[in-house]
Amino acid sequence: MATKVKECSSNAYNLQVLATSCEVNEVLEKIGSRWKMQILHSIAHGTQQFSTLKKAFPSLSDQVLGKRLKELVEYGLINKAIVEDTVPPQTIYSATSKGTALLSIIHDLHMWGMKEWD
Amino acid sequence: MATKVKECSSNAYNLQVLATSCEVNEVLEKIGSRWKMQILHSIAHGTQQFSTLKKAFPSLSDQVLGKRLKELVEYGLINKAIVEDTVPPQTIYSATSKGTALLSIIHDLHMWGMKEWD
DNA sequence: CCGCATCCCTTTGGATACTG
DNA sequence: CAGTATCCAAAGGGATGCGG
Repeated sequence: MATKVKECSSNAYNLQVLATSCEVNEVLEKIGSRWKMQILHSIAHGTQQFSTLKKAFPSLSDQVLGKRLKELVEYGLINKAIVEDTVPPQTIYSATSKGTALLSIIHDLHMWGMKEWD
Repeated sequence: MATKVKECSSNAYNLQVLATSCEVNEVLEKIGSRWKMQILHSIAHGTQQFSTLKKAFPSLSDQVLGKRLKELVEYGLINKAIVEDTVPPQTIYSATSKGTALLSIIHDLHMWGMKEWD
């Protein structure tokens, strides 16, 4: 959004370098929240219900899960669909193409991390 | 380190998926701290002194900068060299190959973010 | 020039409990 | 089953000021 103020410096320095390094923060802050990428990953791999996600991450609390799901939907990384013709109605989450594209980069990051740190 | 306890779930679920999604967090938490990637990026592009980094990011305080630099050194992403034969002695930071490799992934992430969000 | 110590404030994540 | 409301503890980041 053009309205968002980016409070990075500029001052007669290498603008190109700074502009680039500035925006990285925004991306990292958006995807870096705890559990977010794991949740996205799990959804993309078939864990698509609230309850199953809870089981998958026992140390993750309900409201954090709810919060993350909401953010992921807002960012357009996952879709939320409600299946009405079951009792009770089910909510199904699925990764969007945007989410899948992000995951492939996150996967590279993960591979790098494992190679360097494990 | 093998001593680090990974408190992710497992329980008869898809172990492969969970193991993968678990470790992503560690990587993200290591590199996701505010300013860290920007600092790494700036160092890799020639801003290699404490004072010039400060000028590059006016809204970044000294002790956060110091902390980040320390972490980056600990992770082996940058090197710290002290030039003794100048007065006063200079401290020069430079990116390691490990740091450069990480930056290329971060760059992809940045490109993705700009494409999707800006 | 290169940082660290201290204090403080904001943000984030989690526990408990309750609804449609 | 799928969440939300409220409260709380912990961590992270920043301001100020000082030392090597």
